[in-house]
This record gives sequence, structure tokens and C-alpha cells, in this order.
Amino acid sequence: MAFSSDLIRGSIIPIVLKLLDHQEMYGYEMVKVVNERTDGTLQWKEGTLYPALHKLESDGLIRSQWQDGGSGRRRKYYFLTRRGKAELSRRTSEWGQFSLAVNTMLAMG
Amino acid sequence: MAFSSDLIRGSIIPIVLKLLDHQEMYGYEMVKVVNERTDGTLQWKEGTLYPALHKLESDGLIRSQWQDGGSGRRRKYYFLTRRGKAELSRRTSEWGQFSLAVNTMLAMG
DNA sequence: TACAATTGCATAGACAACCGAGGTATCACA
DNA sequence: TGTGATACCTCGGTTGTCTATGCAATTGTA
Repeated sequence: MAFSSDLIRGSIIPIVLKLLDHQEMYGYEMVKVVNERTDGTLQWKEGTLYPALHKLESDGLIRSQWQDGGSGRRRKYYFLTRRGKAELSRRTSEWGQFSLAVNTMLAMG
Repeated sequence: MAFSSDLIRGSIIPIVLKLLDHQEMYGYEMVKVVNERTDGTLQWKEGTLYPALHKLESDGLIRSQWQDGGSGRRRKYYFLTRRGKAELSRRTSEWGQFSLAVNTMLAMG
């Protein structure tokens, strides 16, 4: 199911931060993981993710490190900064409040 | 609480359609109602809503009718079309799936 | 009665973000 | 050798939100 991209917006940042909360990951991997874990409900595009990652990095919420993937492939692994951890909790609670409010509105008769 | 506007995006349409599901409403009223019912969690702006209403109307999902509010104030009342009703159920289920997927991602350790 | 605030509609420009499409390069496999 | 997967990236089109501003009528208040 493809969602209107307006919905996608705003959910990418908290999800990326959450993914990096306990492990390093590289962009291409994030796309695959998200698409798999949500059974294709969320369908991330590279053209969406990479710019988002660059912005997060320039904002100082994540940092990156090139690594040779053993097979010779270069991967750019991302990890959370301290500020990124703080932002994660902020965004997570923001999402909770927001989705509650929307559910409230959509549930009313 | 002010949400990043990226989060707002995508929630306006389904909420507007839902509001009009059982009663006619005018724009200014929607702003007040949403802000009240969500205890200020959702803070709709007129500059956001009116263009959205115009688009919904030009898409044929809602229709409008000028009405004198008794006190002499002119109000443009909106109501759902048949296509609007169909879109409401589509958007509502879309939101359900979407928020579930995001919750899934944000809940994983 | 005068002035401010509220109601109620609307638009324009600034800004930001998703996506499709395209590009580069490496590796596995038939 | 050529196809597909991996892995990174950017650009332009499109769309949508927000700030600011405007207009007009009514209501509240001093």
C-alpha cells in the first residue's frame, strides 16, 4: 500500500533516530529494514532517505563513518549523537501526542 | 504544543472529511473545533485550512454553500459529496495502517 | 459613541520536503 | 558478458504549510 506522501512526512526522522538507537546502520539497510518490518506498509525511497540523513547529520543529530563491508563494498554507517538521543525521545513523545489527537478526531461521531 | 508541520501534513484531509461526515461546517468553525477538541494539541491555522478546503472542493470531495448566519455574517458551509464519503473511509483506514506501522517501528527495541 | 476585538473569508510568497528519474561503482552469477 | 543486486548520491517538479496581510461585518467595552 502506497501512502500519500504527506503521511510519510514527519515520520521519517523519528524512525531513523529509533533505528539508530541501539545499533549502527547504513542508509540502504534502513530502507530494506523498514520496508520489511512494516510488511511493505511503509515504502521508503532512497531519494527520500538520503537527503534526510544528510540533514540529520548537518543538524548534529547523527554522525557517519565509512566502513568497508568486507566484500569491498563501502557503506556509510550512521550512529546517534547525544543530541540525537535527546531528539529521539522528544520526537517519540511528539508522535504519541500527535497520533492520539488525530485518532481522537477520526473516532468522533 | 506545536508540531513540526511535516506531521500535520496528511492529517488535515481525513479530519476535515470526518468533521463533515455528519454535519455541515464552515472553515472558521473547523479551526475552532479542532483546536478545542484536541486541547490545543492540533493547532490549525486559517492559512492552512482554507487552501485545503479549496482543493478538496475542486477535487469534488466536498461542496460549499453560502449561508447567512442569521446575525448577518456570511459563512461558507461545506458538506461531503458521495465521492467525499468514499474518500473518508479510504483515508481513515489509511491512517490506521500508517499509524500502526509507525508505532511498530517506534516501539521496537 | 468610539475603539478594539472577534468573526469569517481569502491570497501571496517563503520555505521545505517527497519522489521519480537519473547517475556512479562494485560484486555475484549464469 | 550481461543482468541484477548492492550502495551511494543529486536534481527538478510538484505540492503543501506557515507567516503575513488584507478586507468586511459584528460584537464587546469603556
